[in-house]
Amino acid sequence: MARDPEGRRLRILEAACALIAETGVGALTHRAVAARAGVPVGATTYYFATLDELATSAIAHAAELAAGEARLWQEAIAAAEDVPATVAALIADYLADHRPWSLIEHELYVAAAHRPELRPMAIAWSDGTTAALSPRVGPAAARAVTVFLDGVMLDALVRDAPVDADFLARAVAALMGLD
Amino acid sequence: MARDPEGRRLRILEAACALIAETGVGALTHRAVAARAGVPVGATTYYFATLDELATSAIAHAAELAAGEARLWQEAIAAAEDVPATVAALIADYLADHRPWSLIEHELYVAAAHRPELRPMAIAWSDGTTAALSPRVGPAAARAVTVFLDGVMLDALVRDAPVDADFLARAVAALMGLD
DNA sequence: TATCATCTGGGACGTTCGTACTAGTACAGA
DNA sequence: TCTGTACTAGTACGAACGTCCCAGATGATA
Repeated sequence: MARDPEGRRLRILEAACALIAETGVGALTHRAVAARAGVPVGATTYYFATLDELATSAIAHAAELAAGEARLWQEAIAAAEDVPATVAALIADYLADHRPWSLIEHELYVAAAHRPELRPMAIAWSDGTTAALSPRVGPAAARAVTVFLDGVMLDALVRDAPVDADFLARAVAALMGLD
Repeated sequence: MARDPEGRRLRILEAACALIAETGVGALTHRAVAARAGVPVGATTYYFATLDELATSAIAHAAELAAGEARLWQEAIAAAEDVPATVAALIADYLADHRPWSLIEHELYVAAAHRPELRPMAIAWSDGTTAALSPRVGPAAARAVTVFLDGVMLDALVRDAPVDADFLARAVAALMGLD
């Protein structure tokens, strides 16, 4: 096989992310990841010494991508005329285009509840959203909106339904008055 | 051993609930539940044919207890003078006294995202909160507050910190204006 | 008291898992 | 060109798992 260590590592991470989104972090196995990435089992243990490290690295990989997205949000919100409507649109798009990220985010949240070593990563993910909002809506409101949006995403995952953008915009607008 | 089939079944369910809260539904095993409940492995498979059935039954058991709690909430909110403050107090108490329920609730939400057969239970759990709120705040606001509170609980689990009751009351008050 | 379905306690089987290991291959630097 | 490190591919092994099974104990019913 053609040599491409970095690419291989990345393929393994992406396979792991896809599996976490599909079946949950608890169902992750070396073999499933290897099969998904199209590499032998030995490859996943070569690049990630333990299953735990593989899972954590995969979540960190997703968190990095999401952090990039959060920076785009910050720009969009900073430039927005109608902040609530913009936020609502961003969330709707996020859930439509990046459902796996959202799934991994909540897998991370729940896993962090009983695995303290994951908490910094979970808190950082959450804080990314707050940071995107803060410049326009004040710190307390930004926190409230962040928490609300996490609830919205969780609700959307459970109900597997698109969010109501108007409802969302009105709720965000209401929370923005907090500061 | 003294005969008490119903008690035994309940002990197994409670052990399973405790384990789900502690380590997540993905880490549940017949053997761990049996050890926790103080019964042989055969007992858990006797009362619950498959591990899946055991996990689902345990979540359903927790959901039932939570539904009872939701009815108490409804009464408390119906009788409240200051609804936002009451809701904030209820949530704070809930997180302090019933952290396991809250953990199981979110385990359920995330599991429901990739296991459609769990969705009715997850939706019912969420709707319980909405129903407790609806009589006092309109339907849209009740939904918004429910979603917000789920976000708050998730955030509290991740940060392992008590919620700020004042912040919470103000956010709830803001969302109550939605209808 | 005799009977029988229900429940108990524990062990057995086959599968899947994490991880370690080995032999071979490719490529960068001497 | 030679050499050693980094990587590949596949196998092996012990542990833990879900589930099945059965011999014995129990208690309601006849």
